[in-house]
Amino acid sequence: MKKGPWTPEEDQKLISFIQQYGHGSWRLRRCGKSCRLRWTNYLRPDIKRGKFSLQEEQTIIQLHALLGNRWSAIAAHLPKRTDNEIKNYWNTHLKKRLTRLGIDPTTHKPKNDAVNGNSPHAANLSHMAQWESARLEAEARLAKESKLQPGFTQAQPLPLMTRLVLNKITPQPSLPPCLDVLKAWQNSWSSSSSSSSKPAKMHSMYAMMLATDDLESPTSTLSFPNSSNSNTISISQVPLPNSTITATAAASGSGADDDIEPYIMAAAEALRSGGRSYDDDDKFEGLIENSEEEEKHYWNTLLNWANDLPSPGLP
DNA sequence: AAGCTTTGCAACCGCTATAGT
DNA sequence: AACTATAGCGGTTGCAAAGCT
Repeated sequence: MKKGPWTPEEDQKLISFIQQYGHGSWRLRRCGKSCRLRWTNYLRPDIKRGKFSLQEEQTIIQLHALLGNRWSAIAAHLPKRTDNEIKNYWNTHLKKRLTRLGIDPTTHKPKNDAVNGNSPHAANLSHMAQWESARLEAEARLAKESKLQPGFTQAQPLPLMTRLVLNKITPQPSLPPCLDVLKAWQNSWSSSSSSSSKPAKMHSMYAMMLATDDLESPTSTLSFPNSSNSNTISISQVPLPNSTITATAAASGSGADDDIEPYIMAAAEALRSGGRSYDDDDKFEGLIENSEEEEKHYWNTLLNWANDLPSPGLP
């Protein structure tokens, strides 16, 4: 059985074969597995090749923070990108970039004490830590929902948050579901000294997740059986994690969910539209290439958009 | 220009899950 | 129930191209 790189002739042969017989049968002189992979990762007509956009990069990083190395799950939220391509891009580009910024690409947490405010990048790293908190909260909340709602049904394909967590995060066998992430979440809140700013930062990180293009897709709807008016709600209406709401209430004396959402959406909107066009790849290519300073600027700008918004719990 | 090193990515490998017999 | 084939996944490897000395 032949191995190694595919020749153009073989590609053509494979394409012709698929055009004639579909992609259910992988019988050429190559092994079936190799043919299938070549098709799914390279020849398929609906594959987008070439440089990743800023939006795609953000999405990958955010999803990696949520899912870890679950490349197929990540790829499901990046239209026309394959898991293999995303995996390669992470390993060769994004991982290095995060490392250079002092972020552990595995845990998405700062690598040193810079969070305490002594380093020039303290704010940046602090944001990343908050991001991680949001991640843990999302995991906990959605996993909890999946547990509490056995009759959970979906009217449409589940979007980002739900699919990521409900379908992909496996409960730890030795612990009750969610206990570990809830504990981590609790620690992340209790260990910080500035309680009054927590809700705003939390909302900002949540908003960053909401701001991804993927969440704006037509399929970005959630459905819950006990939703009041309709069992399908838009992603912009996804409620904040309960503990976030509680923390906000504790800080502000108000517990209404309605107080929170405008700030989330404002932050999301600011990220989407403010200052730069994420669709214009050429415009910003230079920003994210080569220069460490430019990279820091890129990240700081992005993250500060979220942090500069007012605290919902404060006057 | 030549040789060496690094980078990027397609392809492979090994494993698990699932479907069919 | 046991076996086989296939699909899917994530980690790793190998090699061509680019970069560097």
